[in-house]
Amino acid sequence: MLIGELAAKTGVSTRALRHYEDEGLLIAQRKSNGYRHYDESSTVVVEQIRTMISAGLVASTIRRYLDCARSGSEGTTLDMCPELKAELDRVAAQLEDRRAAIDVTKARLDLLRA
Amino acid sequence: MLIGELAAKTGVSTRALRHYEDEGLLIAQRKSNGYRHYDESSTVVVEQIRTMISAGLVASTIRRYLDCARSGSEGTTLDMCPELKAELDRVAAQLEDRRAAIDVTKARLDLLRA
DNA sequence: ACAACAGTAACGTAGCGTAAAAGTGC
DNA sequence: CGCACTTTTACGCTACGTTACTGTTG
Repeated sequence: MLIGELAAKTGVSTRALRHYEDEGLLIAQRKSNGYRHYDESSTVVVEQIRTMISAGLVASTIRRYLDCARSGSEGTTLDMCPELKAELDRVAAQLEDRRAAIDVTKARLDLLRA
Repeated sequence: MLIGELAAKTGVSTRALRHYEDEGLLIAQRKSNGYRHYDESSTVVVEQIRTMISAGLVASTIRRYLDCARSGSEGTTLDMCPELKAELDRVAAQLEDRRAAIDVTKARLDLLRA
């Protein structure tokens, strides 16, 4: 399918899909006219990417995760990529830091509002 | 005083001070050699800017309401005109949204990690 | 020819960090 | 002279949104 159809199926903008390709997350075949061509499995990959982005992972981390999944073919788990697991632990810690920072910010704002 | 001295006094980097000037938040006189020249009151203004930034306000908002800021013994407070109060309420709501988003993100990440 | 779709290129975003290259002052 | 400080200019970061302009298909 073409990029517009994949966008419609996944609910992700064409701009975002091209961005994922720029980042090496979602590879597409090219037709003779230069148009990107995706197969059905791309919808799954897009969903994985969206899930990981919504989990706070940055592109470079997602790329490694997808590489890990590809190399392990089927039934791959995080245990097969130990450094990736460590990365996720760091991201989790960062998220907690950011939440704490927001709480501090909110408290300061409330002081100004009082 | 020159920018380096103001930076040392306030603990804010020279890059940040120049950035505040670019944003129209902190205006400096210029000496004949082009160097920025600040007077003592600038230290107070910098503290007000830092307080508002740490409260989650963006530059455009600070620019509009910086002259509402007052600094006393208990820190910086704001003179509450109604539109400023409405603005701060919006910022507070945004902060709560962001914190909720982070909580969701954290939950998704924890699912990936499990 | 036209509408609908595809392509690439590139600026904008918030708040600075971080060089880079060059002038000023003691 | 050299060192410390100043200046302006501009890329980097994050994940796309948003033009802007052009080529392809039906």
